[in-house]
Amino acid sequence: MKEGPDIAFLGSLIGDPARANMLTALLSGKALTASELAAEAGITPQTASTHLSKMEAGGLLQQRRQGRHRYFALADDDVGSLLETMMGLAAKKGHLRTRTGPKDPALRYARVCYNHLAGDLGVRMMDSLLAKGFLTPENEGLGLTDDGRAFAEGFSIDLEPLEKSRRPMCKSCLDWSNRRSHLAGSLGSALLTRFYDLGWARRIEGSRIVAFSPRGEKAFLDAFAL
Amino acid sequence: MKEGPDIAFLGSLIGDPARANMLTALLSGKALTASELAAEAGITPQTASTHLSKMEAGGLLQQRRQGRHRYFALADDDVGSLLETMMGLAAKKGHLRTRTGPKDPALRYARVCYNHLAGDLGVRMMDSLLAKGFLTPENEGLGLTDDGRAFAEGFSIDLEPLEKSRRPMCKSCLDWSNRRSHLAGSLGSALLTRFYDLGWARRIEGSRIVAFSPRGEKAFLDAFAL
DNA sequence: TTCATAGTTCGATGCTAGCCGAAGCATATA
DNA sequence: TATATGCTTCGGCTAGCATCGAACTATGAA
Repeated sequence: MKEGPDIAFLGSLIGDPARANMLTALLSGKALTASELAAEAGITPQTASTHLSKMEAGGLLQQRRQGRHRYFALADDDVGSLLETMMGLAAKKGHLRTRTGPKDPALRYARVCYNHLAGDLGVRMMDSLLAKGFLTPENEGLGLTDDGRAFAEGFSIDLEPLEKSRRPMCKSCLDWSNRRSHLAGSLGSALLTRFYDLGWARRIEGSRIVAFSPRGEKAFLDAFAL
Repeated sequence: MKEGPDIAFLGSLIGDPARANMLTALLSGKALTASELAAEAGITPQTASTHLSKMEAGGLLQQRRQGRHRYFALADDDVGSLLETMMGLAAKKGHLRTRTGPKDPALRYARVCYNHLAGDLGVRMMDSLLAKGFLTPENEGLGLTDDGRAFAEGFSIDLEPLEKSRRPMCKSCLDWSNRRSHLAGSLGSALLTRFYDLGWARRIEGSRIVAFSPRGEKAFLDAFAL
């Protein structure tokens, strides 16, 4: 009758404020130690430890031991994408933890979503790739067209390893600030890395903001015109 | 302390087993009454009531009063897609066990809803009346057009007493097997009575089934063509 | 009118789970 | 070795909340 309330378990896992804070912190894509996450959530290490083992057992996190540290990260892209979806719905319904802060506009403009680009620029990139026919909607997902392959390789992205991986190359991820989709998957991740390498953008320490340089921003807007 | 949407609140809302059961039931797309949802979750109506008001306040549900029933449905598509995302992430072995509408095909086809016609034929009648311009959506309700008045009177329905009554003449009523609207109100009631009088249909004792005779069914389908 | 049904509100109860202090491991450095 | 740090386990405390019985409201049926 009441066989394993799956989503209830998942919901309760995310439903605790301390755990939600940790997950949000991990959404930046960086792996963090247990102590850092405890500080992030504002709780003692003991409490954080139980939370972390619960989330790991629940499949939300993966952990890597390194010396006497334990680094935690989101288990996979799907977890990150679920968190973004929830943020989108929460924002839409007006459930905000605090009023919008000064960092808010920068966050809305460009930020990391786990390991790919989100925000206004992320959505623009997705729109541009679709408009130019580089990406195309496929059954239940996104596909890369031949033109798209050429474009990616022109960006010095080696597609071969991406295709051999079991990880989906193109996925759409709902943007919580724009209510539109942006590009996730290994290609989305590779593109963001490329932006860093090109010097177009860099991460702001301690936040999810991706800061584009003036030249980088111009290059980006040219590359992903609408 | 932290900026951004409150996913913990959303998570805790979904994180309770009883609430998750109700939400999963509603994921079928059909609107269900509070009692049905209580049975679905295996809890008493009192408990269900508090859960439902919480979920409504949290923006997950919308409710529609229908006589002494309250039909609950997911607030919008975003809620549904979030639930599906969560089900996808959770081990997907849990099968949906929604106790949906009537299993009896005859009940789905034509039955009484209090005093008016529901089921496939009820929905068809509503669709036809709207398509022909006999009924028109008004603010928060339904209105009878001049053409509609003529049609009703051609059906030997005396509109005068209906208009003098405080009871609304035209109301839309959510069909529990079709999840579409059919016609309620005093006009809906009068029409069903007229079908009985014409010998088109009769009630099956001890059930809510409305049995149309072969001739009656043909006449009905002609009268309410699409 | 009176009765029946759908649903809500109130109050009390009991269980769960988050929380922290203290102690125990584990891994580093000296 | 000794000592410090990162993290976990244990025990007990407490707050929150899901739950239900009982009473109440609202609507429909007879």
